[in-house]
Amino acid sequence: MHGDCQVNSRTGLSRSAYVEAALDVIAQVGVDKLSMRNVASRLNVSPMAMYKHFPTKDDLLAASLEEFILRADVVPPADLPWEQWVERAARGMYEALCRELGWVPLLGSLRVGAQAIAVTDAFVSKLVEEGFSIEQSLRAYFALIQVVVGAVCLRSSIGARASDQAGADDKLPSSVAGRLQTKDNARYISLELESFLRRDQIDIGLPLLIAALKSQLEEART
Amino acid sequence: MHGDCQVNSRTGLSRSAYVEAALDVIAQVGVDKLSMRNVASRLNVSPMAMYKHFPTKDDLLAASLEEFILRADVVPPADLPWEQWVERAARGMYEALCRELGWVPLLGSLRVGAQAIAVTDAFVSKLVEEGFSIEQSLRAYFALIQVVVGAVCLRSSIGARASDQAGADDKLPSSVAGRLQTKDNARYISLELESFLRRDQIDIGLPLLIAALKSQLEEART
DNA sequence: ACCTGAACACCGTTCAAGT
DNA sequence: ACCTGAACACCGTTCAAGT
Repeated sequence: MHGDCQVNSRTGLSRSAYVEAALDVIAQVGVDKLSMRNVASRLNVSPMAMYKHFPTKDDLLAASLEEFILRADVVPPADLPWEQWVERAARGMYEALCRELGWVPLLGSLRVGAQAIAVTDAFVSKLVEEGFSIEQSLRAYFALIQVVVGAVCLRSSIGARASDQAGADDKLPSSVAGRLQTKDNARYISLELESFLRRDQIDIGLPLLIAALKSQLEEART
Repeated sequence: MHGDCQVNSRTGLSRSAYVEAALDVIAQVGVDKLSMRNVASRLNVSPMAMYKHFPTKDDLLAASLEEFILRADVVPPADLPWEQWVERAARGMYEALCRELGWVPLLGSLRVGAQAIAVTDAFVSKLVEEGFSIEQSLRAYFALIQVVVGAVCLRSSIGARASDQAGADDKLPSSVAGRLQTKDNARYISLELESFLRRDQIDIGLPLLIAALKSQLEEART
């Protein structure tokens, strides 16, 4: 991005070439299967050559996540009203992470970089322009990230459940239904829970968050 | 829990003994450093002995997470008003996970078990008793999980950042402040953001969620 | 200076062999 | 039946040796 295209004379590889290769590996086999060795072999270099650019596998991953965020392009156009702007931003993040679920486990352990900051920046600026206080805007941003990350986590665990057990997935609903009295309610709850598990997770938390923000803004204005 | 204490005649070990040992290892070195080999060596058994009880490392982890949830004891007393009940449940989950941050990466990839279902059950029952619809209660539960998981994720990534760079952590605020005009605002924003990063993450998303639930219930009642 | 190959200390898991 | 040891195919990372 900020032009670090210094090509090494012996290998012909820049730092960004490694990131590119890492993203290729991730796209093909997933973040979890990425290794120093398979990134290096894709570039026909010794694994150790990378350690000059990335002292640790985590550094390579952090750099790759940065590029991933940049390419996800989650910042909506500036002219949208804030409710839509926030919704689009959240869905953009959610969809990007769903495309590459392997990132989710790493979100808590990798350093935040310039691209993550740029998104924070855009979000806070937008809400401040719309009349929210800085404190409210930051709170909204963190809450949004929480909902997005949590939604992706849930989605990926539901995915794991679905692919594991084929026909045995009525275990979960029936248990919940059991404790909730009266026979006629029970089947209804089962169906309801099943539908919740199948639903796009971002549709669950995000509307609640936006509703809360709306009423917060109204309070501040009166 | 449901009494599977069949002690093996040769090793003297039950399934739950392995889970116990796994939890010990987790407490001492963290979930990420748990391996079949170190659990087995703690019990003076060959690593392969475990594969009879747990066909896969993930199965051992799933069983350990079950026990972890059971011991976290996140279900509050039934007589609390729902706002407090929900708040206590959320904080219980948040604190348990913060004590053992290593679980967070796994939450999305491990199968949900009986203990996780028991918590869902308790939550939905409580809200239904308080006048929410089943659909609302399930939505609230999923949203709560999202906030808790997201909050723990954020907390653990902030922790990583803080321990990495000692004095260089004004990079992040200054960048955000940069794009947000006027010199006198900038320093204020920096301070504000820093304080947000230091704050307990659950305090950020949870109040918004509870506010949204409150107004939802009021709407339904009028 | 920068890259390499060999090596170290680990993994999860398979499998034939033991009792 | 159930446990074992050796082995396979991987890891991240270190380090002395090459150019």
